[in-house]
Amino acid sequence: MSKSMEQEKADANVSEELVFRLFNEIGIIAQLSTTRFERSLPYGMSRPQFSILNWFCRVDDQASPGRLAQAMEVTKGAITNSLKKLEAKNFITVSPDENSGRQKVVRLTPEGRRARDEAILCARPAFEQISQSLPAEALITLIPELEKIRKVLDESRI
Amino acid sequence: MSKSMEQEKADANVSEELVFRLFNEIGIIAQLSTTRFERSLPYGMSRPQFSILNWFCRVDDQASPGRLAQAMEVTKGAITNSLKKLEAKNFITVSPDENSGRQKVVRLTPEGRRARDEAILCARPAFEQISQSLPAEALITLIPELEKIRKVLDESRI
DNA sequence: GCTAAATAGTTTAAAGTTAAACTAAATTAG
DNA sequence: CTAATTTAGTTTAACTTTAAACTATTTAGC
Repeated sequence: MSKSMEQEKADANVSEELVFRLFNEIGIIAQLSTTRFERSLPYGMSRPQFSILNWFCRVDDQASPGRLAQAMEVTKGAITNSLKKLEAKNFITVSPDENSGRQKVVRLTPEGRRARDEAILCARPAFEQISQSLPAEALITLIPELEKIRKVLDESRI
Repeated sequence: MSKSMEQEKADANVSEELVFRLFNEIGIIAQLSTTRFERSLPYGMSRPQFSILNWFCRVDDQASPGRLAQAMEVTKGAITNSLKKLEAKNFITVSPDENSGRQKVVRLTPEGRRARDEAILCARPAFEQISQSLPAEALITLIPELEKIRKVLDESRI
């Protein structure tokens, strides 16, 4: 084995160990922050329910359940479940799609929009401390790096 | 309101928006990487099961269920469940604690250690692509930043 | 046109998680 | 020393998620 090949292999091992640590760290942070976020939410709203409301506020004002399932990265069954909860709270409406008999159209209600805005307000104190502890510049460099990682994961889905 | 107070408030909003985006990004990455990792595991091992085996290899060679629950950040009930699965696979032993009648001692078996090493090997291909796409230097600066965030979350648990 | 394949959404069963109730053992206080 | 409290682990019920089976509709192929 040539010197350079040995070096390459060593580099790969270093990188893999780092990737391992990276995802471990990310997993722990996700768990801690999700728990904290979920506890702060009003109206017995869960994180997946908030994500759906938030998606409507940020991306589009209507969508099929299937599109939401893709956007949220969960199964269609999970979306069916979440939509039922949100509909019961009058945060969304679900109606048949006029253009396709097998699809449905989900829309945000004004109550849903208010609930989402309120959720963000409620979550604020839980993260205020964090935003004070972390300099904005650090976040500004961190976020694009994470976006890059997500893209790599997303594009190479197994 | 003074000029500087306005500025402070604006900064806070910017930071909060960033923190929000940060945790959103982290949540998505955690979901994608966990799914990928879990699918690659052998012996029908789940991520929580792997985490327990891995903990024994990295931190201590024995522990009580309660200590594991704390380390894994899950409830005692969840640990009871995972330990049963691991014991059934002969990856750990669970015995009464000689020093305390209400505690138990969990230990890794040689089979458990082998299974953990094998799990890491099996997971490798799933993350090889990632470690190739991301320069090691990027990871080396990223990981300490994430560790800092975890510490802040950890120390200010609600 | 009609049949076969694909697509959208729901339902179901299995699995895993949490919170709370519960059992048993160890500490603490009086 | 005894009674009350705390602590460790298990069990249970409720809930969420996934994967797969299922229903209904649409699209493609012949």
